[in-house]
Amino acid sequence: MKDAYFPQEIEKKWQKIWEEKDVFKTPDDSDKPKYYALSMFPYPSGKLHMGHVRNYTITDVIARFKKMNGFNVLHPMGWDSFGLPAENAAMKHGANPETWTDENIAYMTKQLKMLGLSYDWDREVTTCKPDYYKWTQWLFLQLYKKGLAYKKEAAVNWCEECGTVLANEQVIDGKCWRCDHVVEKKYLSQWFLKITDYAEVLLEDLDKLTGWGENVKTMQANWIGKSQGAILKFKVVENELEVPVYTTRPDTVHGITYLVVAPEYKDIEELTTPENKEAVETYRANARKMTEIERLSTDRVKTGVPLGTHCINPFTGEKFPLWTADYALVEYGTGAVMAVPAHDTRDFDFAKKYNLPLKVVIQNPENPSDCKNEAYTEPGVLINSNEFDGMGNEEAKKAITQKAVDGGFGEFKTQYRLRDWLVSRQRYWGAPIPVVYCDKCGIQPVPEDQLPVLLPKDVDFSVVGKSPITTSKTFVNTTCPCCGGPAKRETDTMDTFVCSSWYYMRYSDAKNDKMPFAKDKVNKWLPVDQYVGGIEHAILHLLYSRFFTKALRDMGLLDFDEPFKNLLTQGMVLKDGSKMSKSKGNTVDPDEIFENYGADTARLFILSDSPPARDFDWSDAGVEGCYKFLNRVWRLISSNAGDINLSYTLPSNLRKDNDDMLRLVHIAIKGITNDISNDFQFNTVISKYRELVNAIYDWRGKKSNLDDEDKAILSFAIITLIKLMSPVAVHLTEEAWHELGGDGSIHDIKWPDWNENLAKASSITLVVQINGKVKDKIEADEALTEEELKQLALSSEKVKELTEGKTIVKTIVVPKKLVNIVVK
RNA sequence: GCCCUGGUGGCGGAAUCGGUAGACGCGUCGGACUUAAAAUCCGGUUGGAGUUAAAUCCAGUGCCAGUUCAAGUCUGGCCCAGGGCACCA
Repeated sequence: MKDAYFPQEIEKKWQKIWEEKDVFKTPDDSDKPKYYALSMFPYPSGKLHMGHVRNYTITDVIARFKKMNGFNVLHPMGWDSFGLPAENAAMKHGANPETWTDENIAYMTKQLKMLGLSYDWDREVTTCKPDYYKWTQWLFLQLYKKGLAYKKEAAVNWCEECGTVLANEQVIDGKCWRCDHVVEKKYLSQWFLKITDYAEVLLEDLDKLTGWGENVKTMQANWIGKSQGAILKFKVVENELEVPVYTTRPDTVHGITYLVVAPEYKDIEELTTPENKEAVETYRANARKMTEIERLSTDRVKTGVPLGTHCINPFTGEKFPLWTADYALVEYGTGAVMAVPAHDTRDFDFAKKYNLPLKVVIQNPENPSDCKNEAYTEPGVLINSNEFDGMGNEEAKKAITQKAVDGGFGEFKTQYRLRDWLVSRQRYWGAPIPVVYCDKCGIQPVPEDQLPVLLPKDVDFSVVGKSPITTSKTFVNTTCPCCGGPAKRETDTMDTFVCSSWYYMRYSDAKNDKMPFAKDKVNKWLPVDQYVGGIEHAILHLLYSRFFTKALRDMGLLDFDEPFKNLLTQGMVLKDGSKMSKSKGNTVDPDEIFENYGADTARLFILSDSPPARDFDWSDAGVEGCYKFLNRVWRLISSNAGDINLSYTLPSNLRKDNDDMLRLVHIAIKGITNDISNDFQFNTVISKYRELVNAIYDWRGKKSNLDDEDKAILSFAIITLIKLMSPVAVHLTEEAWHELGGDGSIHDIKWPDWNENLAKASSITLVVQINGKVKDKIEADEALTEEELKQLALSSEKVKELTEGKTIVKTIVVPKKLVNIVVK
């Protein structure tokens, strides 16, 4: 074995051997229990960044650990390869997005292999390849048949920069999630997936996800936004119309003083009197022009105009005016709001501004308020509410809604904020939506035997203001599958999140050309046992995937109802306290790290300083420290190689120093195993590697010549160290294993066991406290009884001195650990 | 405003059950080896008091209370930071 550690040399060597021997292939048929470890697949943007390195290293260590513990592990990788950057790059360089994507995939694949990741590449999935998007299209058609995919004219989010519409989930603070451009409203006919059908079950099943962090579950619950309330209907005085409102506060119904409809409310024109028409039209035109940001800004002063018409409150017979104001949202509830200024802060602000009246109907009996200065929104007791006076407001919600139900002017209603998922994109580089439009037959799904609908190659990427796909001469014109007459293809492609909503299923049966996946295979491998990825997908990808899973289950394509059993959301990789980004110039190139230190150092370091879920601050000194540590490990092995024998036999009665060493190894096995099993605390795992290495050095430093017993202990310690480190330092340990004469691969070895009796020191340190403060520490035999421990503590010189002249009130003995003497 | 997460040395962070606070590392200081440097090895490193040196003592896990023989850990009330949601009726 060489004296010095040359990572680049041994890493290249082993990567080649592993690839040739196909060691990471996962068989479908195995007696072992299955384990599915998955990283969120990357967008092939060009090069790996440190966030990828962290993500894939975490999952790789988990996969290897599980494999060593007797599982048949599925650990695949693929490419989320449709999307705008490829198209933008194509426009810029006049190339084809496919070429750009293929080149990036090739480069990044090379990098992944350099990192020593244990992927089964035979299961690779690439979403932009026809053998994959054929099945994305097929799944879309199944959703269409089930009524879960539909087309409608709607106000949609439009990003001018990207030249396409966006899903609600992709609008962050009124801006595009990708380019930060301000999002506008447009009215377009677009394809939607009916995720709202699953709102309730998506919310309910969050409880089943015990392996998910509370933060992600809360974010999803908030996004789904369930609320319980009532629909109340109000008759219009001036005509026959009715205005229904959704409210969570039916208890305040006697306090209504006006009613607001959204500027886009469907009946608004009929609700406007001729005298008010002009003002209302102007107001609506302004609202239309406003961006999402302007409109949703909470510090904006509320505005509105009266419509001139009135409604009757069926509970009081009172007549109140109708207004339109943009604080009412057409997409939520009924698009109309009953306004109770005394008990709602928004209504209060609006009423103040326009001098609308205010009526108090809920009071805190202890501390009544007239609501002149602010709305009273806390619980209370009803007043000015006829037969409901004196009732608690929670009880009144039910009673009042019931009265509306009985009277035929209302109903109980559960409302969700979740909207349907807009999946149309006016872009080229995506899976074409497989439908055609026929003048005679209308919307026609493409027959399944005609899939995939291939992306055309004859497109002009230099066009502005429309999707490049529309420039194809061969794509658009087709024949109707129904009547055979001329028809036009849908030119919209699917949101890439559709592709990524099922890729983890495809890995179970990646080469199937008859189906997206065979049912028995998907049921065998799924759900994913451990999913690892960034928190930025807390809503988007994870919610869509949950929806897909449930929809596909209801179609009978699979038998589970949640895709990801355990979710680890890894923290960001920072440099100097802020997120690595090209614009800040604080990125670290993985290639440079591989070249200068090797992949094992990169893997060790990225796991070392922070627990996986927390942000990780990259430091050059830290990398250096990990590199030095691996050198130290290497020297420990190489300098002792001559004394290490793989077939050592440990004698049963060891000398004290050897017994202590033996115990330290068992303590390390136990600690490391538990740290990995318990939330993958790799940072403490690595601390324990260091402790063990330090201990072996210490032990070795005290010996000049080794006898047989010493050699056996040394062999046990070092071989165990190699096994324990093998999931992290994958190349170094493999090389060492072979240099020491090991057969096969270290990565096929069984994970070491520990003996509970040996995984602790041979004696205990008894902590002696007086009044809860540590005063002495005594080495003691662990077999001592409580009484003996007590006597031992009392016999301490220190204790005698400090208790002199005082009364011992009480003595607490914690077996094997501590004695606390309480004195006065 | 609502929700989630977190707050421990100069820094990253340890600390199954309430039982030795600060593991391990980074940084730093000192020493060994060397003509010298690098590399490597050994040792110190929460703050304060104390001492030639030690022993030793006191304080200490965001703040204030509480429970307990014993609190970083449990309870109540706050403060701060990060993230998410937000005119959702």
